[in-house]
Parts: sequence; structure tokens; C-alpha cells
Amino acid sequence: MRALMRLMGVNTPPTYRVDEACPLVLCHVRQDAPLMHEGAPVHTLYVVRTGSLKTVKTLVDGYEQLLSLALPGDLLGFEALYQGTLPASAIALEDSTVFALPVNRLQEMRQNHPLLDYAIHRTLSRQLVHASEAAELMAAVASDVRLARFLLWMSARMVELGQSPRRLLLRLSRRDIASLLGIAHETVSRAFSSLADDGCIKVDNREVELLDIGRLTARAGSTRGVSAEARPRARTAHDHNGVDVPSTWFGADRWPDGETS
Amino acid sequence: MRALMRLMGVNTPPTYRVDEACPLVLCHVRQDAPLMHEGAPVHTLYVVRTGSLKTVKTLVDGYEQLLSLALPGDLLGFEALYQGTLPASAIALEDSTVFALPVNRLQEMRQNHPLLDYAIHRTLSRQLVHASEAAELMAAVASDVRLARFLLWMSARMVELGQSPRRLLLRLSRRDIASLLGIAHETVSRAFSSLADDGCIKVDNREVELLDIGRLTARAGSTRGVSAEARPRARTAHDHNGVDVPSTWFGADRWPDGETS
DNA sequence: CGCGCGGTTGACAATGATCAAAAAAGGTGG
DNA sequence: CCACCTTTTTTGATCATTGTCAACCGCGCG
Repeated sequence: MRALMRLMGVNTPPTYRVDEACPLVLCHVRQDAPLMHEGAPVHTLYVVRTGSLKTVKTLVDGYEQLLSLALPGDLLGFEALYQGTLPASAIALEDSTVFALPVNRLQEMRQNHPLLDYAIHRTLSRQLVHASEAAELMAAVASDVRLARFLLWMSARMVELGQSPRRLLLRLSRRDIASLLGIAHETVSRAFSSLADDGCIKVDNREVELLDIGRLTARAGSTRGVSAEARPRARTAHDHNGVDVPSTWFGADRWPDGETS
Repeated sequence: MRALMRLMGVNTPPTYRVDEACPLVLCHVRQDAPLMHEGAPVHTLYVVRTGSLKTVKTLVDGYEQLLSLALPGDLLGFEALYQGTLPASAIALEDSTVFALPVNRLQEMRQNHPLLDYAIHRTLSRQLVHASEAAELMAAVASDVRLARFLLWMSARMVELGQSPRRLLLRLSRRDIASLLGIAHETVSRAFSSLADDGCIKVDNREVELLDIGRLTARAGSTRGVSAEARPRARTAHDHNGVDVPSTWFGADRWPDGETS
């Protein structure tokens, strides 16, 4: 339990009382084994403890769209709360272990453990951020830019987990990376070669070493043709005419016409 | 308060006691006005009541990446919980009203109102789903496929809000749509023309009428070249070798080697 | 040993990004 | 109401990037 919360980024003070009787179960998933099935109702949420998984949605035409990469600390299955069924499958990229949280006891667990509640919220927030970062990956027009961003993104996630930012062991196949970046898998291969020829990275199959992060960042820079967007469109502060206060950048802490409801 | 929860998809029974003294404030945002600023710390979360907003992240090269479209019932600002600052700005697409929830009193409000707590979780789950749906939009190779998907997606969201699924009034500019779909704004324009010439839709500036949803769905079908992916890759059920039980599709409700922790 | 799978590279056609410019819509001030 | 400006949208033309098809290599596995 304590380990779970540390995983999720919350340090439990030594004095914190944990209920040892709570139904926290550890699960092992073998490589390539599905942990959850698209379309299935959800009785358990999972928190990744070790290893990694991918979430995959099969589109109408059979194309397998990779939606996210779940690393230690990530929460799986929460997306099902809205519609009752999972929008995507989760498949282990390596032998992994996950904590299982029965949904019908979750309410009670959160009440008894405010820190768990906080940890879950933090994790949800993080995954929301990661989802929009995935959009950033696909935003670039050039394929090598997308790959460069992907590598830097992976590097950043490795750092969050306390791992080396330079040495990556990709558990995703080229095809999976292609799906995540929205390009053809041949193009991924070419982009790897291109970055490697530049000396930015060293590629040995799925082992990637980031040699020159500066240059890599430079190549990850241009989203699309430097034109209208980047021009000196002098967006000064005085065009704020809404609830925001120009002088303080901070969200509306006074309301023009507040009416309690 | 009751209105807030109905907005978020939770029906309050008439007997439900609401605390009238809770600090629920209604905010007005004028069109094009920012509600929240990228990089700013967050003191309030917002729930959209009427109108619509876009969340926008300015990338390193100045490109404005549109991340999500917030419609009534959506929660804004939660992404900031993880890092403490907002990853994106929120800008009103029309005159809108939002409920403001002070974060420092949120904990307390959730405790006093379990239904509010549930509503927030449901909303978070929904937004997680929407985020992955956004990835689906960008997954298609052809630009007209992306636009067709976008229109169907908007249509579905309109239905969720009880509006007509055929008649759309887009509050987004072509440039914004282009950003969301990951293509050039000229291409969006062309894709509109293409779909209109086909008779699938009727376009009058930002008013779009979906004439033939069947054909539109057909055009939204192909993600990429029908090849290896769509082949009869007979993915039968007996390749499950993990924690899942083949006979029941449901998540692991027994665990091979459970160890309570 | 042969087969299949993941990865790499090549060749070619096509889609879309980009540049350019005109047309339409929206807003402002007389 | 109209002239005038800005912004948005549309259309055109050109060229590069990349998707697609295809062949090839290396590897693990039955």
C-alpha cells in the first residue's frame, strides 16, 4: 500500500497508518498478454508497478491505434468509468506487475486513505497531460521531427522514473511507434536512420542512445513551415478583455459578476 | 449546485440536500477572452456551463496547437494538478459561462458532496476518452478522412448535449480545425469542399449540415492503406496467456498468484 | 532447415505543405 | 448605408515528403 502510493508520486510519512487489510492485490502479466480488453466492462483498475504496457484501440478498418504507453505509476482502466466499458485494450510490452484495485471498494478505500485519493488525482492529472503531449508528437509535419520529439518525450519519462535520460530501451516495435506518431512504420525506420546519420542518436535495434540531446531538441523544434504563425504577431497583454486580470497572470481570482448558486 | 451536477451528468434526486453556502461562483467569459493562461498556477477549476472554449498550447516554434474543445459539462484546469502549472491556455470560442471551483476548498466540497465527487470522476474519465479520440482523428492519413471523422465526432458530442446531430455550428476557425487535425488550414478548406462536392455535407462558412451520415461514415473509414492490418489476422481468443480468463471477457477477477500487500 | 516476423532500404506515385493571390465575411467610422 | 479595413476562407500551382509496394536481411522458433 505504501509502495503503491510511492509509485504514484506520494510520499507517505512514516507515521502514516495504512490499513493492512485492504484488498490490494498484486498481478503478474506476461509479455504480449492482454491485461484488459477493449469493450469489456471494468471491475478492477490497475496501477503499473513494474514493466510497461500499451493501450491499443482497434479502429473500424482494423487499424491498431496505439493510444498510450503505461509506465510504472500509471493508472489503467479509469477511462471506462464514463461509458462503462473500456475504449481500448491494454497489452503488456514486457513481463510486468500491476496492483489491482477493485472498483466496488475504491470509494471506500479512497475515504479511508485520503493520500490514496490524492495520489489517484495526481495520476489522472498526469495522464491527462501525457495525452495532450501525445497530440504534440503528431503535430509536427516532418517525420523525423516527430521521432525526435518521441525520443525526447521518452527520455523525459525515464527521468521521471529515475532512469537514465540518454539510454533508452524501447519496448515498442517500429509499427507501434509508427501508430503513436501517425506515420508509416517504414518512415519510422528511415527517421531513425536519418537521426543516426546526423549523429544525434545511436540505434541498435530497440536500444537507442541519445548522443546529442541539444541537436535532437533542435531537430524536434519546427512543427510546421515557419510562416504566419511565427511572425511577430505582437500579442500584447492589453487584449485581455475577459475575466482575467492583465497585471497578474493568474487565473481569475476575482469575478466580474459573481453570483453564488 | 444542482445545476452543476446535472451538467456533469449526474442527476440529483429531489431529496438530495445541497449546501447552499458552498462557494460556487458563476463566471462570464467573453468571446476570444482567455479563461486560463498557459504556465500559470491554478487556484480555480472551471466547469463549462454554457458556450465553448478551446485549450491551446503554444509550442517552442510558436505554433499554436489546439488540444481540446471544452463544451458544457467539461472540466478545465485539472491538468495543472500534476505539475502545479497549466500546460495550456483556455480561450472562449463564444460568450460563455463557467462555474468556478476554488481548489483549496475542493477537498472539503468533495467530502460533503459525494455526488459531486462522482461527477468529477465521471467527467475526468470522459475527458480521458475524448483525448484518445482526438488521437483517432489524427490517425487517418487522408485529410478528408480526418475531417469526416471530426464532423462525426462533433456530431456525437452534440448528441451528448441533446442537440441536433445533423446541424453543426462550428465555433472553431479553419485554422483551429487544422491544428486539431494536424494538417494545413488550406487543406481543411479543400477537404470541406471535397466532402461538399460529394454531397455528404453542406457548408456555409461555419455552418455545416450533415446531409448523408452514411456516406460520411464510409469516407471516415479508412485509416491507412488497406493492407497488412486489415488482413484476416484471425486473432482468436486462445492466444491469451496472461492474467485474463479466455472464457469470460472480463478483467481478471481471479489472480494467478495474488499476494496482498 | 524453412518459415514467419521485425526491421531496413529502394523506387515511385500521390497526397498535402507551402507560397501566392483572390474572394468573402466581419467590423469600424464616417 | 456605404466605403474601407482586417481577418477568414477559398482556390490555384508547384514541389517535397511520405505512403505504398516490393525486395532483402537477420533472427528466433517450430
